[in-house]
Amino acid sequence: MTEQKVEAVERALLILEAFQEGEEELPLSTLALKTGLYKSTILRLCASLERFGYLRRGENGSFRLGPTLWRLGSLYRRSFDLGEQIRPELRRLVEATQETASFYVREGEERICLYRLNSPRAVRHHLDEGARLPLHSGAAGRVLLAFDGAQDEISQTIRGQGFGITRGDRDPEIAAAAVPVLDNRGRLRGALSVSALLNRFDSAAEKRALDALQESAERLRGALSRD
Amino acid sequence: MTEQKVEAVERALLILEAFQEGEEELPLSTLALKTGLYKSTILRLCASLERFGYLRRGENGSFRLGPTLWRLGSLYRRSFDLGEQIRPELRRLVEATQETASFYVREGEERICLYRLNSPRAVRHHLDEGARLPLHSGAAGRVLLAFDGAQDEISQTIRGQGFGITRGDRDPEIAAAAVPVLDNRGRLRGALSVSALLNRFDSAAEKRALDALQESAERLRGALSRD
DNA sequence: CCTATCGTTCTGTCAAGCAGAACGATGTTC
DNA sequence: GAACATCGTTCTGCTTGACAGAACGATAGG
Repeated sequence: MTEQKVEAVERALLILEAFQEGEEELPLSTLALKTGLYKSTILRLCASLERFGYLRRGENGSFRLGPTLWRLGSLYRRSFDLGEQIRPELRRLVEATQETASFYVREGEERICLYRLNSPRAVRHHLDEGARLPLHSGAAGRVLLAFDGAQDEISQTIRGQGFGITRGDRDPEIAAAAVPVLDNRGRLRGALSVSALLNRFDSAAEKRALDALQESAERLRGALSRD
Repeated sequence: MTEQKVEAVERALLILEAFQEGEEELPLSTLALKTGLYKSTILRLCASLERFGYLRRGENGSFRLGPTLWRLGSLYRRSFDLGEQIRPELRRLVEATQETASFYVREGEERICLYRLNSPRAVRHHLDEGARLPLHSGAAGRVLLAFDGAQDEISQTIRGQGFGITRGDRDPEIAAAAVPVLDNRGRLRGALSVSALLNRFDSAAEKRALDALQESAERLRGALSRD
C-alpha cells in the first residue's frame, strides 16, 4: 500500500527535530528558518506540542524542549528492562580502563546508546546518551549484529571469539572493544563497549579493556533475568 | 486569543501518552481502547510517528516507544547544562545515607526528576527518572519554590535555614530532606534530595542526610558554572 | 525618524484527515 | 471442522481542519 502519513503530525515532529545539542532555546524565526514552515503554522503546531509538554515557551517567546520528552525517553529506556546494574558496571569499566564506557541496544538497523560514562580524561572519546549510531560499524555495532543472528564472515569471527575490536572503523581516531550482554537465558540484551583514542589503545590497553568487559558482562548475565 | 491547536497532532500525542510503565508493547486494539481513536486513524498517525522514530512496530503488529524519545529526552536533560557531576554526588548521598537520592529541576508548576539513584535496600522509596511531581509538596518541591522567589511563610523559613524537610507530605509513608543547588553565580539550578521511609528517618538519619546533602551541594556549586 | 525584523492575528481556500464500513487473517470455542 | 470473535488492514465520501500568506503592532538597530 501507499505509505500513509499525517502531514500535520510530521510538521510538528519536524519542529522537534530542529533542536540540537547546544541550542537550548530557539526563537520563532529560527524555527521558521530551520523547518521551512510559516510562522503561523509553527505557532499552531507548537500550541499543541506545548500543551502536551513536548515544548516549553519562555517569556521572550523562545521555545525549548519540554519534560514530556524526558519522561517518555526514560520510559523508553526502562522498557528494555535492564534494572540498575548497567551503570555500576560502566563505572567499573571506566575505573579499570580510564576510557569511555557505553551500553548499546539494537533498534532496527541502528544502535542506540542507552547508558554511557565518559572517561575522566580531558582528551577522550566523548559520547552522549541518546546517540544513534550505525549498526554496521564500530565494535558495539558489529557485536550486536553478530549476536543477533548475522551470518557474514565478520559476524562469525566475532561470535567465535566472543568480542569485537575495531580501530578507526566508525571514526578514524577511535578504537573500541565490545562484548555482548546476554541474559540468563542466553538472549542478547545489548552490548557493552569501551572506546578510546587510537593512540592509547595498544595491546596492553586492549587486554585490560577486554578483561574488564568480560567480567562486567558476566556479572550482568547473572543480574539480567526475564521471567 | 482563543487557544490554538492542531487536532491531528494532539491525537498523535495521545497515542504516545497511552504508553505507561510496565506496558512495553501495545497492540492496535489496545491503543484504540486507550485513546478512543479509530484503528484506521491510529494506523495513519502511527505511520508518521514511526517514520520519525517515536514508535516502533513489531512483527506482530504491536507498538512500542521508539528511540527518538530517548534521544530528545537526553537532549532535554542536557539542556540544563549540568555536566557530569550530579550522578557522582547522588552516589555519595546513597552511600552516606543508604537511601534514595534524587535531583530535580523546576518546570512551571511541576518538578522533574532528572537524576536519581535508588537506595540499595529492598524496602525503599522507589522513584524513576522522568517522574513529574508537584511543586507544592515534598521537600524538593518546596525547596525549588523557596529558592525561586516564592514569598510565602514556609518558603521564607526554608530559605532561612537553607534546606527543607518533610514527613508524610506528598506520600504519607515518605520522609525527605532537600537542599537547593546553586551555581557559582548563586542561581538556582535544581534541588538535591534524599528520601526514605518515615520510620527510618529519625533525628540521626535526618542529620546524616542534611550533612551529606549540604556537602554535595557545596561541591556542585563549585562545579556548576555558566559563562 | 526610518527601516528591519520579530511575533501575532486573521481568513478564504482546498485538500488533509477522519469516520466507519467492509474485508481477510487468525485465534478460540464447541 | 464449523462457527464465532477479534485482530489488523484497506478504502472512500464528506467535512472541516489546517495552511498560506498578508497585514499588523511591537521592538531593535542605524
